[in-house]
Amino acid sequence: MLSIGEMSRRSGVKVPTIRYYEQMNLIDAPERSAGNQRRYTHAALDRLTFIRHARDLGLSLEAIRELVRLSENPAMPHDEAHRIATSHLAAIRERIARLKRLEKELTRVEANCHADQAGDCNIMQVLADHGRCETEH
Amino acid sequence: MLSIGEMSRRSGVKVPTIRYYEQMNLIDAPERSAGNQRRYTHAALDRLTFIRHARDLGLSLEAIRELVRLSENPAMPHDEAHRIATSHLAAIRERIARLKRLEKELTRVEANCHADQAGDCNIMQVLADHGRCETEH
DNA sequence: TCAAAAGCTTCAGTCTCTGGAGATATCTTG
DNA sequence: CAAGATATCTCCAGAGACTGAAGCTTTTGA
Repeated sequence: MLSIGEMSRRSGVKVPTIRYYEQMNLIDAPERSAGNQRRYTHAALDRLTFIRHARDLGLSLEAIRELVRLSENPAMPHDEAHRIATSHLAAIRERIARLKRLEKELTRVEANCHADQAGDCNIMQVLADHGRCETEH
Repeated sequence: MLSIGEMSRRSGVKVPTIRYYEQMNLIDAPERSAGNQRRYTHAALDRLTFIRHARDLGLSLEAIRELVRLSENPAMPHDEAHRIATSHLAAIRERIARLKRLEKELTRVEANCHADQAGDCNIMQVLADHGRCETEH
Protein backbone atom coordinates (compact mmCIF):
# COMPACT_ATOMS: atom_id res chain seq x y z
CA MET A 1 0.00 0.00 0.00
CA LEU A 2 1.35 3.35 -1.06
CA SER A 3 0.79 6.73 0.50
CA ILE A 4 -0.12 9.64 -1.73
CA GLY A 5 3.39 11.03 -1.40
CA GLU A 6 4.86 7.74 -2.53
CA MET A 7 2.49 7.73 -5.48
CA SER A 8 3.59 11.22 -6.31
CA ARG A 9 7.27 10.35 -6.17
CA ARG A 10 6.86 7.26 -8.28
CA SER A 11 4.57 8.72 -10.92
CA GLY A 12 5.83 12.27 -11.12
CA VAL A 13 2.33 13.62 -10.53
CA LYS A 14 2.10 16.17 -7.75
CA VAL A 15 0.13 15.38 -4.66
CA PRO A 16 -2.60 17.98 -5.13
CA THR A 17 -2.90 16.86 -8.72
CA ILE A 18 -3.53 13.29 -7.64
CA ARG A 19 -6.33 14.45 -5.41
CA TYR A 20 -7.62 16.54 -8.26
CA TYR A 21 -7.68 13.50 -10.53
CA GLU A 22 -9.63 11.61 -7.94
CA GLN A 23 -12.13 14.42 -7.72
CA MET A 24 -12.42 14.45 -11.51
CA ASN A 25 -13.09 10.71 -11.46
CA LEU A 26 -9.99 9.83 -13.40
CA ILE A 27 -8.83 7.52 -10.67
CA ASP A 28 -10.91 5.64 -8.16
CA ALA A 29 -11.05 6.86 -4.62
CA PRO A 30 -8.61 4.55 -2.85
CA GLU A 31 -9.02 2.84 0.48
CA ARG A 32 -8.18 4.83 3.56
CA SER A 33 -6.04 4.13 6.58
CA ALA A 34 -7.57 4.11 10.04
CA GLY A 35 -6.64 7.79 10.20
CA ASN A 36 -8.32 8.60 6.88
CA GLN A 37 -5.24 8.80 4.70
CA ARG A 38 -5.27 7.46 1.16
CA ARG A 39 -3.67 4.07 0.61
CA TYR A 40 -3.10 3.02 -2.97
CA THR A 41 -2.53 -0.32 -4.63
CA HIS A 42 0.09 -0.88 -7.27
CA ALA A 43 -2.66 -1.09 -9.83
CA ALA A 44 -3.57 2.46 -8.88
CA LEU A 45 0.02 3.49 -9.46
CA ASP A 46 -0.09 1.92 -12.90
CA ARG A 47 -3.23 3.80 -13.74
CA LEU A 48 -1.75 7.07 -12.55
CA THR A 49 1.32 6.47 -14.65
CA PHE A 50 -0.90 5.73 -17.61
CA ILE A 51 -2.61 9.06 -17.06
CA ARG A 52 0.69 10.83 -16.72
CA HIS A 53 1.88 9.51 -20.04
CA ALA A 54 -1.37 10.21 -21.78
CA ARG A 55 -1.10 13.79 -20.52
CA ASP A 56 2.44 14.03 -21.82
CA LEU A 57 1.04 12.89 -25.11
CA GLY A 58 -1.27 15.85 -25.06
CA LEU A 59 -4.55 14.04 -24.45
CA SER A 60 -7.14 15.98 -22.54
CA LEU A 61 -8.46 14.66 -19.28
CA GLU A 62 -11.72 14.02 -21.07
CA ALA A 63 -10.03 11.84 -23.67
CA ILE A 64 -8.16 10.03 -20.94
CA ARG A 65 -11.36 9.45 -19.06
CA GLU A 66 -12.72 7.73 -22.14
CA LEU A 67 -9.61 5.62 -22.54
CA VAL A 68 -9.67 4.64 -18.90
CA ARG A 69 -13.27 3.61 -19.23
CA LEU A 70 -12.43 1.50 -22.24
CA SER A 71 -9.45 -0.11 -20.60
CA GLU A 72 -11.64 -1.14 -17.70
CA ASN A 73 -14.07 -2.68 -20.13
CA PRO A 74 -11.82 -4.84 -22.22
CA ALA A 75 -14.73 -6.68 -23.76
CA MET A 76 -15.55 -3.57 -25.72
CA PRO A 77 -14.24 -3.21 -29.25
CA HIS A 78 -11.16 -1.11 -29.39
CA ASP A 79 -12.08 1.04 -32.38
CA GLU A 80 -13.14 3.74 -30.00
CA ALA A 81 -9.86 3.75 -28.10
CA HIS A 82 -8.07 3.78 -31.38
CA ARG A 83 -10.08 6.68 -32.63
CA ILE A 84 -9.40 8.72 -29.51
CA ALA A 85 -5.70 7.99 -29.48
CA THR A 86 -4.99 8.32 -33.17
CA SER A 87 -6.99 11.50 -33.41
CA HIS A 88 -4.10 13.10 -31.58
CA LEU A 89 -1.28 11.61 -33.55
CA ALA A 90 -1.08 14.18 -36.31
CA ALA A 91 -1.10 17.04 -33.83
CA ILE A 92 1.63 15.35 -31.83
CA ARG A 93 3.81 14.92 -34.87
CA GLU A 94 3.33 18.53 -35.77
CA ARG A 95 4.36 19.54 -32.29
CA ILE A 96 7.39 17.32 -32.37
CA ALA A 97 8.48 18.72 -35.70
CA ARG A 98 8.16 22.29 -34.52
CA LEU A 99 9.93 21.61 -31.28
CA LYS A 100 12.72 19.82 -33.06
CA ARG A 101 13.30 22.73 -35.39
CA LEU A 102 13.34 25.18 -32.53
CA GLU A 103 15.58 23.00 -30.46
CA LYS A 104 18.10 22.83 -33.25
CA GLU A 105 18.07 26.56 -33.68
CA LEU A 106 18.31 27.24 -29.98
CA THR A 107 21.17 24.81 -29.61
CA ARG A 108 23.07 26.57 -32.32
CA VAL A 109 22.36 29.87 -30.63
CA GLU A 110 23.47 28.66 -27.26
CA ALA A 111 26.72 27.45 -28.75
CA ASN A 112 27.80 30.61 -30.43
CA CYS A 113 26.02 33.69 -29.28
CA HIS A 114 28.55 36.33 -28.46
CA ALA A 115 26.58 39.46 -29.09
CA ASP A 116 26.72 42.26 -26.58
CA GLN A 117 23.28 43.66 -27.16
CA ALA A 118 19.86 42.13 -27.18
CA GLY A 119 19.33 43.30 -30.73
CA ASP A 120 22.20 41.16 -31.93
CA CYS A 121 21.26 38.10 -29.96
CA ASN A 122 20.40 35.06 -31.98
CA ILE A 123 17.66 34.05 -29.64
CA MET A 124 15.72 37.07 -30.64
CA GLN A 125 16.41 36.33 -34.26
CA VAL A 126 15.25 32.78 -33.88
CA LEU A 127 12.00 33.74 -32.29
CA ALA A 128 11.37 36.59 -34.67
CA ASP A 129 12.53 34.95 -37.88
CA HIS A 130 10.72 31.78 -37.26
CA GLY A 131 7.74 33.80 -38.33
CA ARG A 132 9.02 33.44 -41.86
CA CYS A 133 9.29 29.70 -41.58
CA GLU A 134 7.50 27.30 -43.83
CA THR A 135 5.27 25.80 -41.18
CA GLU A 136 1.68 26.68 -41.71
CA HIS A 137 -0.09 27.93 -38.63
CA MET B 1 -3.16 48.07 -41.86
CA LEU B 2 -4.50 44.72 -40.75
CA SER B 3 -7.76 43.91 -39.05
CA ILE B 4 -7.72 41.63 -36.05
CA GLY B 5 -9.13 38.80 -38.14
CA GLU B 6 -6.33 39.21 -40.66
CA MET B 7 -3.81 39.15 -37.83
CA SER B 8 -5.40 36.00 -36.54
CA ARG B 9 -5.28 34.28 -39.91
CA ARG B 10 -1.67 35.22 -40.52
CA SER B 11 -0.32 34.42 -37.08
CA GLY B 12 -2.48 31.47 -36.12
CA VAL B 13 -3.48 33.17 -32.88
CA LYS B 14 -7.21 33.29 -32.29
CA VAL B 15 -8.99 36.62 -32.22
CA PRO B 16 -10.00 36.57 -28.55
CA THR B 17 -6.47 35.52 -27.69
CA ILE B 18 -5.06 38.54 -29.47
CA ARG B 19 -7.31 40.79 -27.43
CA TYR B 20 -6.24 38.89 -24.34
CA TYR B 21 -2.58 39.49 -25.14
CA GLU B 22 -3.29 43.18 -25.51
CA GLN B 23 -5.00 43.21 -22.15
CA MET B 24 -2.03 41.41 -20.62
CA ASN B 25 0.30 44.03 -22.10
CA LEU B 26 2.11 41.59 -24.33
CA ILE B 27 1.30 43.62 -27.38
CA ASP B 28 0.66 47.32 -27.64
CA ALA B 29 -2.86 48.56 -28.05
CA PRO B 30 -3.05 49.28 -31.77
CA GLU B 31 -4.57 52.25 -33.52
CA ARG B 32 -8.28 52.17 -34.14
CA SER B 33 -10.37 52.78 -37.21
CA ALA B 34 -12.96 55.54 -37.27
CA GLY B 35 -15.41 52.91 -36.08
CA ASN B 36 -13.20 51.80 -33.18
CA GLN B 37 -11.86 48.61 -34.69
CA ARG B 38 -8.25 47.57 -34.16
CA ARG B 39 -5.85 48.26 -37.01
CA TYR B 40 -2.44 46.66 -36.84
CA THR B 41 0.86 47.37 -38.48
CA HIS B 42 3.08 44.68 -39.94
CA ALA B 43 5.43 45.21 -37.04
CA ALA B 44 2.59 44.20 -34.75
CA LEU B 45 2.11 41.05 -36.81
CA ASP B 46 5.78 40.24 -36.40
CA ARG B 47 5.54 40.68 -32.69
CA LEU B 48 2.48 38.47 -32.50
CA THR B 49 4.25 35.80 -34.48
CA PHE B 50 7.20 36.10 -32.15
CA ILE B 51 4.86 35.51 -29.23
CA ARG B 52 3.24 32.61 -30.97
CA HIS B 53 6.56 30.90 -31.45
CA ALA B 54 7.73 31.63 -27.96
CA ARG B 55 4.52 30.04 -26.68
CA ASP B 56 5.12 26.99 -28.87
CA LEU B 57 8.50 26.82 -27.23
CA GLY B 58 6.81 26.61 -23.89
CA LEU B 59 7.74 30.04 -22.54
CA SER B 60 5.27 31.54 -20.14
CA LEU B 61 3.64 34.84 -20.94
CA GLU B 62 5.68 36.34 -18.16
CA ALA B 63 8.93 35.17 -19.74
CA ILE B 64 7.73 36.44 -23.08
CA ARG B 65 6.87 39.77 -21.58
CA GLU B 66 10.47 40.03 -20.39
CA LEU B 67 11.82 39.08 -23.79
CA VAL B 68 9.58 41.59 -25.51
CA ARG B 69 10.78 44.26 -23.15
CA LEU B 70 14.37 43.36 -23.91
CA SER B 71 13.85 43.26 -27.63
CA GLU B 72 12.41 46.75 -27.46
CA ASN B 73 15.48 47.86 -25.59
CA PRO B 74 18.23 46.58 -27.79
CA ALA B 75 20.88 48.59 -25.99
CA MET B 76 20.53 46.31 -23.00
CA PRO B 77 22.89 43.39 -22.57
CA HIS B 78 21.44 40.16 -23.78
CA ASP B 79 22.49 37.95 -20.87
CA GLU B 80 19.06 38.34 -19.45
CA ALA B 81 17.31 37.25 -22.64
CA HIS B 82 19.71 34.41 -22.87
CA ARG B 83 19.02 33.31 -19.34
CA ILE B 84 15.28 33.36 -19.89
CA ALA B 85 15.43 31.47 -23.14
CA THR B 86 18.05 28.91 -22.23
CA SER B 87 16.42 28.20 -18.93
CA HIS B 88 13.79 26.41 -20.95
CA LEU B 89 16.03 24.48 -23.24
CA ALA B 90 16.57 21.44 -21.07
CA ALA B 91 12.88 21.07 -20.41
CA ILE B 92 12.16 21.39 -24.11
CA ARG B 93 14.65 18.68 -24.98
CA GLU B 94 13.16 16.42 -22.40
CA ARG B 95 9.71 16.99 -23.87
CA ILE B 96 10.93 16.35 -27.38
CA ALA B 97 12.58 13.12 -26.32
CA ARG B 98 9.47 11.86 -24.61
CA LEU B 99 7.23 12.84 -27.47
CA LYS B 100 9.54 11.21 -29.97
CA ARG B 101 9.47 7.94 -28.11
CA LEU B 102 5.73 7.99 -27.84
CA GLU B 103 5.31 8.94 -31.45
CA LYS B 104 7.42 6.00 -32.53
CA GLU B 105 5.40 3.64 -30.44
CA LEU B 106 2.09 5.06 -31.57
CA THR B 107 3.12 4.87 -35.18
CA ARG B 108 3.96 1.23 -34.79
CA VAL B 109 0.61 0.68 -33.12
CA GLU B 110 -1.29 2.46 -35.82
CA ALA B 111 0.39 0.33 -38.44
CA ASN B 112 -0.43 -3.05 -37.05
CA CYS B 113 -3.11 -3.09 -34.46
CA HIS B 114 -5.59 -5.75 -35.36
CA ALA B 115 -6.96 -6.63 -31.96
CA ASP B 116 -10.66 -7.01 -31.52
CA GLN B 117 -10.87 -5.97 -27.93
CA ALA B 118 -9.62 -2.98 -26.03
CA GLY B 119 -7.61 -5.23 -23.73
CA ASP B 120 -5.52 -6.40 -26.65
CA CYS B 121 -5.06 -3.01 -28.21
CA ASN B 122 -1.49 -1.80 -28.42
CA ILE B 123 -2.45 1.73 -27.66
CA MET B 124 -3.41 0.69 -24.19
CA GLN B 125 -0.20 -1.25 -23.90
CA VAL B 126 1.83 1.71 -25.00
CA LEU B 127 0.30 4.03 -22.51
CA ALA B 128 0.43 1.53 -19.68
CA ASP B 129 3.84 0.04 -20.38
CA HIS B 130 5.49 3.32 -20.81
CA GLY B 131 5.32 3.43 -17.05
CA ARG B 132 8.18 0.98 -17.05
CA CYS B 133 10.23 3.15 -19.35
CA GLU B 134 13.62 4.48 -18.46
CA THR B 135 12.64 8.14 -18.34
CA GLU B 136 12.80 9.54 -14.89
CA HIS B 137 9.78 11.55 -13.89
C1' DT C 1 7.33 9.53 23.46
C1' DC C 2 7.14 13.43 21.03
C1' DA C 3 8.49 16.49 17.35
C1' DA C 4 8.86 16.69 12.39
C1' DA C 5 6.97 15.35 8.24
C1' DA C 6 3.18 14.02 5.69
C1' DG C 7 -1.64 13.96 5.01
C1' DC C 8 -6.53 15.70 5.38
C1' DT C 9 -10.32 19.06 3.69
C1' DT C 10 -11.76 23.24 1.88
C1' DC C 11 -11.38 26.93 -0.82
C1' DA C 12 -9.53 30.36 -3.37
C1' DG C 13 -6.33 31.63 -7.06
C1' DT C 14 -3.47 31.10 -11.38
C1' DC C 15 -2.65 30.80 -16.10
C1' DT C 16 -4.01 30.86 -20.66
C1' DC C 17 -7.27 31.14 -23.11
C1' DT C 18 -12.31 30.60 -25.15
C1' DG C 19 -17.05 31.62 -26.01
C1' DG C 20 -21.53 34.02 -25.73
C1' DA C 21 -24.55 38.19 -25.75
C1' DG C 22 -25.85 42.15 -27.64
C1' DA C 23 -24.50 46.16 -30.07
C1' DT C 24 -21.78 48.45 -33.90
C1' DA C 25 -18.89 48.61 -38.08
C1' DT C 26 -17.34 47.20 -42.63
C1' DC C 27 -17.58 44.82 -46.87
C1' DT C 28 -19.95 42.97 -50.93
C1' DT C 29 -23.17 42.67 -54.32
C1' DG C 30 -27.60 43.61 -56.55
C1' DC D 1 -26.86 53.41 -52.73
C1' DA D 2 -29.19 50.11 -49.81
C1' DA D 3 -29.35 46.00 -47.59
C1' DG D 4 -27.67 41.96 -45.89
C1' DA D 5 -23.78 39.22 -44.54
C1' DT D 6 -19.76 39.13 -42.06
C1' DA D 7 -16.52 40.94 -38.81
C1' DT D 8 -15.58 43.63 -34.58
C1' DC D 9 -16.53 45.77 -30.40
C1' DT D 10 -16.94 45.39 -25.05
C1' DC D 11 -17.95 42.91 -21.12
C1' DC D 12 -18.25 39.03 -18.68
C1' DA D 13 -18.39 34.32 -17.44
C1' DG D 14 -16.41 29.75 -17.68
C1' DA D 15 -13.18 26.05 -18.85
C1' DG D 16 -9.30 23.20 -18.22
C1' DA D 17 -5.73 21.71 -15.51
C1' DC D 18 -3.77 22.46 -11.96
C1' DT D 19 -1.50 24.81 -7.51
C1' DG D 20 -1.05 26.63 -2.94
C1' DA D 21 -2.30 28.22 1.71
C1' DA D 22 -4.75 27.61 6.17
C1' DG D 23 -5.69 25.06 9.90
C1' DC D 24 -6.06 20.63 11.63
C1' DT D 25 -4.92 15.42 12.20
C1' DT D 26 -2.10 11.30 11.46
C1' DT D 27 2.21 8.82 10.79
C1' DT D 28 6.90 8.08 11.26
C1' DG D 29 11.27 7.61 13.18
C1' DA D 30 15.01 8.90 16.45
